[in-house]
Amino acid sequence: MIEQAVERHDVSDELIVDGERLSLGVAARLSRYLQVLTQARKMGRETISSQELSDYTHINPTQIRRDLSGFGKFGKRGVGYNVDSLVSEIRKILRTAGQHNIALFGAGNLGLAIASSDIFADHGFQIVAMFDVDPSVVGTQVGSLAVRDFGELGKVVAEQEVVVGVIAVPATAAQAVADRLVDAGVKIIFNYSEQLLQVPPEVTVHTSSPAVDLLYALYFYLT
Amino acid sequence: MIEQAVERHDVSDELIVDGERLSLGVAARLSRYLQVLTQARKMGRETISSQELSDYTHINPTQIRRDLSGFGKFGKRGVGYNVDSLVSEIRKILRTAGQHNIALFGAGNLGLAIASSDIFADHGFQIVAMFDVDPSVVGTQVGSLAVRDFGELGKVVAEQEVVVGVIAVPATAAQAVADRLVDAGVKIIFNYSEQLLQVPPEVTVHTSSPAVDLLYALYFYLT
DNA sequence: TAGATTGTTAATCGATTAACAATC
DNA sequence: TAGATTGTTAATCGATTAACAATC
Repeated sequence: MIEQAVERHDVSDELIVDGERLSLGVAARLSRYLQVLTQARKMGRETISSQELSDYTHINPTQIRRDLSGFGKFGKRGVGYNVDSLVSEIRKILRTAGQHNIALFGAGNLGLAIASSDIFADHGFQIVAMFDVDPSVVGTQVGSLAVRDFGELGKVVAEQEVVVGVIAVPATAAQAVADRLVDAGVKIIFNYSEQLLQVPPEVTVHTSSPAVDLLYALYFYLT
Repeated sequence: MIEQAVERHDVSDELIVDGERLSLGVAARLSRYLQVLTQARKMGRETISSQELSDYTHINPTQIRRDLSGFGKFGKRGVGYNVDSLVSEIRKILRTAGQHNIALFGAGNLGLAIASSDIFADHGFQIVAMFDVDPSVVGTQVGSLAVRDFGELGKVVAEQEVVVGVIAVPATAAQAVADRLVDAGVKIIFNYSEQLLQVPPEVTVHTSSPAVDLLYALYFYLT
């Protein structure tokens, strides 16, 4: 009780020093807090408690406080966290305060749904190009973007500094798009198709699988 | 080395006995394996190794073998796991071998994209009803389903034994749909809008947040 | 046999939780 | 002051990883 941890320097006490990479778990959780905070701000919320963050993220409130307190004392006891300032603190920690350009593949229902959503824009991702193979769709306007032909992929990626490729094409066409993205030097692929994509190890694929979450939710409902 | 664990019965050795609930983590991981296996089967794969499952799920191969070996010896050394039989084993473990009915709200781009996807059907979820508020859309045919008016929600949920409500409406309309689902007794809500939904504690909300994964991927790309 | 991959152990690391003093 | 909620500790639990014998 009296023993002071002045000299001690456990790794587990290090928390996150500048220049150190966050652990996978911490980065994932901070991203989720940011998502909720961004939406809470839209809804006009000024403060939020760790309990409320927990309700929305299903992450334990103690862990949320712990994650945040590793970087500073952002909260106010008895009140909670200021939404605005916590958004900017987390953005600083995740170093995603800037703008990043993404390209969207597929101008079908899913592609159009993504293009018209705020979800990427809210987090600093700007869709700078949209592609499709269908000649009857190429050239049409979607919001402020003209749908382009796949042939322009390499040029657009280079000119617009695209860092993420979002695949919203049918499963049968997804691997071909991924191959082209890899050739163009894109290192992050976001896959909304069901296709299992083959890519070199330096490229990260994130496959969005809503049915997985559903299976999981159902298990706890049934048992 | 010689010591045999005959009498020992650590909790950590219990693994999962019948009738016991899986831990959150195990259930989530098994669901992900199932997603990959289902797709691998579609692609005509007969066997798959823990290493390949790891490539697709980003889950450590040792942990995959560990998770599976808790329920039986499903693999063949030097070969891997039989895709077909592993799919049925995991379905048994997750008790999701049956069919479950879901209702879809919103017949916009996102709703249409979901309705035309195989992803839910592949895992035994059947979309039995589709709803929209727009009178010009109500009554139109989407695949084998007629778009219905929200007023029929309660009746349809009861008659068709709907266990999951999928929300694919604009953020501003999402809470109203959630309220109606709660009134109708639905306990699992799948939220594709950005809205933070308020529901009673016995209802589970899963919000799909693609931008979260993107932030997370970007962090490791930038650092 | 040779190569590959499982099943399993053991050691470590990180997540989870309860509890509570500090303090707004 | 009274109530609420953070920041932090300590204890436990589960995840991660390396390693390797077993065996297909």
